[in-house]
Amino acid sequence: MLTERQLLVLQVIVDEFIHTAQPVGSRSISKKDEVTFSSATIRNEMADLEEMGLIEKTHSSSGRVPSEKGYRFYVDHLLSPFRLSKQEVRSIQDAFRDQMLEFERVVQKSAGILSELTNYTSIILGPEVFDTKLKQLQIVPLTSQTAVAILVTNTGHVEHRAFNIPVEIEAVDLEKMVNILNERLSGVPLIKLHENIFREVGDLLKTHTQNYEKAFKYLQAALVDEQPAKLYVGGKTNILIQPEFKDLEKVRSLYSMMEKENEIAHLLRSTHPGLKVRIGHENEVDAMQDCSLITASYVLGDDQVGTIALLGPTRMEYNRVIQLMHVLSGQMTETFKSWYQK
Amino acid sequence: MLTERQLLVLQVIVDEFIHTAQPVGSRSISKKDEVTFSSATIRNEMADLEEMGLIEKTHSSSGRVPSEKGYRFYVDHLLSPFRLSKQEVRSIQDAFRDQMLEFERVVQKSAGILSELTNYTSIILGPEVFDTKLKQLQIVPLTSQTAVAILVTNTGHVEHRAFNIPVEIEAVDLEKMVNILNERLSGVPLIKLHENIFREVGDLLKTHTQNYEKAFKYLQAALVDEQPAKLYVGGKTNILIQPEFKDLEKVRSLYSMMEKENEIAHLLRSTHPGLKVRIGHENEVDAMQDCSLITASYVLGDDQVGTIALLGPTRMEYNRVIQLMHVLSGQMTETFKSWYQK
DNA sequence: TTTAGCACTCGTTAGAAGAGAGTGCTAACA
DNA sequence: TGTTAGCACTCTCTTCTAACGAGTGCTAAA
Repeated sequence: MLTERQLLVLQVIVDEFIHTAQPVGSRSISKKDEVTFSSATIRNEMADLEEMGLIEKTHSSSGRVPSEKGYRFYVDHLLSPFRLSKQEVRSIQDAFRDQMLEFERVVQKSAGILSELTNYTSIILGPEVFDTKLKQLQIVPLTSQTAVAILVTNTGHVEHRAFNIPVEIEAVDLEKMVNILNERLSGVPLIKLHENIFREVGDLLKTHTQNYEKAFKYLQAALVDEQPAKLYVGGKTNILIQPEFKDLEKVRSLYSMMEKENEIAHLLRSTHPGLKVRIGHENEVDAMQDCSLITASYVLGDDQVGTIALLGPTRMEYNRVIQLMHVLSGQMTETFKSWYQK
Repeated sequence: MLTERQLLVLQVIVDEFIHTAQPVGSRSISKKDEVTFSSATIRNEMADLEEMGLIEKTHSSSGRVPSEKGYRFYVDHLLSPFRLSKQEVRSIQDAFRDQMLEFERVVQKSAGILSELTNYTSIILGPEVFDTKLKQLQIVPLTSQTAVAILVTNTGHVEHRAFNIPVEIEAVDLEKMVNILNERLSGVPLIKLHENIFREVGDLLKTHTQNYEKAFKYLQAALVDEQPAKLYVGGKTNILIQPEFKDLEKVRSLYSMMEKENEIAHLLRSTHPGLKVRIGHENEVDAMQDCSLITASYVLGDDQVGTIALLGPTRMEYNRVIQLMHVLSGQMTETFKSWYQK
């Protein structure tokens, strides 16, 4: 168990290092107002803290730097009740002031704000697909051979896909098919579309349309494709500001990891609702082992949950950032709620 | 006018520098098989070339490096009839082999291939909007208060936008309106939608719907919004490989410029059809003054033109890259043509 | 006209010296 | 017994110097 004094020393070290990115020496700690004891005492305490694995040296005669364990402790026990400046809260609220009624817009803007306010990189992930339900299906013929299938969800999300119409299929049949599908499948969760589409409407369709098999196969392929998760990223270049990313190789590996949208989506999905902080090696991904990832969830509609995330160096302003994410995710949830409350 | 020998020397310098990124000395030139004269002779020629502004030194006793003017000359006059390896052509063709029938997919994949084959960053811009014509308009109600407006173009492009339905507007009216709009506006180029939507249908709508003014205002705002140009970017991290981007500040300014999609779109738009090379300061944008940008056009449908671009250091493999872009833009045009030929 | 030779330039690298920041330990102090 | 002043020691970082080498420009000879 840590003594009061050790807690204080650890707190000062982390706070200091977060702002300066430089190892913190005993003398600079003793100069702090809230510290009343001498640098020698602090050195003793630091030796203990180091033994416990909460801080480390960069070399034998350097100041101390928080270890990952140290950050973890800090996040778990030392977050002071931090108050966001009115300005910060305002700038979030202002952004939501003007009526935005498109999911994409809200999210895009949120990502922008978050990265701007923090100088880290923000990533927002849309709600999980299996909660979304089919609202309407639509086929728009383009030429005699091609058409666009459009799928609208109850969340206002629109998915579309162009496809080829095989010669042996009549446009009329397609139309019939769509009508039937609409009638039967409206309200079905997207993720169940794949099974339902067969079970429920197979027979019905067969009796009504010619060349059912083939037409259906096409339609299905066009619609029930795995939809790549949509990510909204803000402030990608902010990473480059951080001194820990002077090393181009690190930047490179981080950026190429961010290009793999699926992986990231998966990473963010796995979060339970609420706020979670992953520090350094707590992230499974190699490229992120010098980073911390903070995730929070927002609610869309009834019980669809999406994720907002913030990626920065382990030396992150946890205090402020966590508050910000609370406010933002709350604001997003609020906004979305107003869409559905009737 | 340059002598044969000067041409040869310049060519060797550029070729060499493109591969090594190191200043080229007279001795290393004289070692080349195709060079039959001594290093002293070369030094004389180099002095002349430098006087003409085609090459420069990095410091008083260094080897030579092509100047921008030198690259320009090289691109204009010294591109040897380069042959792509069969492998390269194959990998492009292979990618187009499987039937892709969605514009986005083809483009996305093309961008991927191009960046992979070149190790530079590829940017593809969709066709200009004003050539695209409205195919169908659709309104899908979500709740009593919200709906999604969907717009399909003749190219299979789908644009959508959620909007709020003011209480004083009836769903029936909206539907009527959409029907009328569809009837009258199908086939109208998108860019004219804004004017036509007023002129042609204003009167008609007034007589048929209640609360026309307001409903219409909403619909219009929902649809005729300036649509942000869609960019498809591949190999963003490739820039980081290039030795000229060891400087983080450069990387940063380049990346933040790439985040301004509108600017880039504008940049690429302004290209006349055909292939164009912009070297260093020939690019107006500040962040790109150490880069070369090669643009080529592809054709979609009747006469819609889109742009594919490649961004790399001025020290670019012009020869190979230009060939690649020819093949790729051709292949894209080919593919799109097959969609519309009936 | 071409080329061999040579002095000269300048960037790069390695090593040495010194400064500075910070530590651990010891001994004195309250 | 906990705290602190003092001091030797460690390690990094910066600066300076010297040596090296790649490459040039110029001169003179072939």
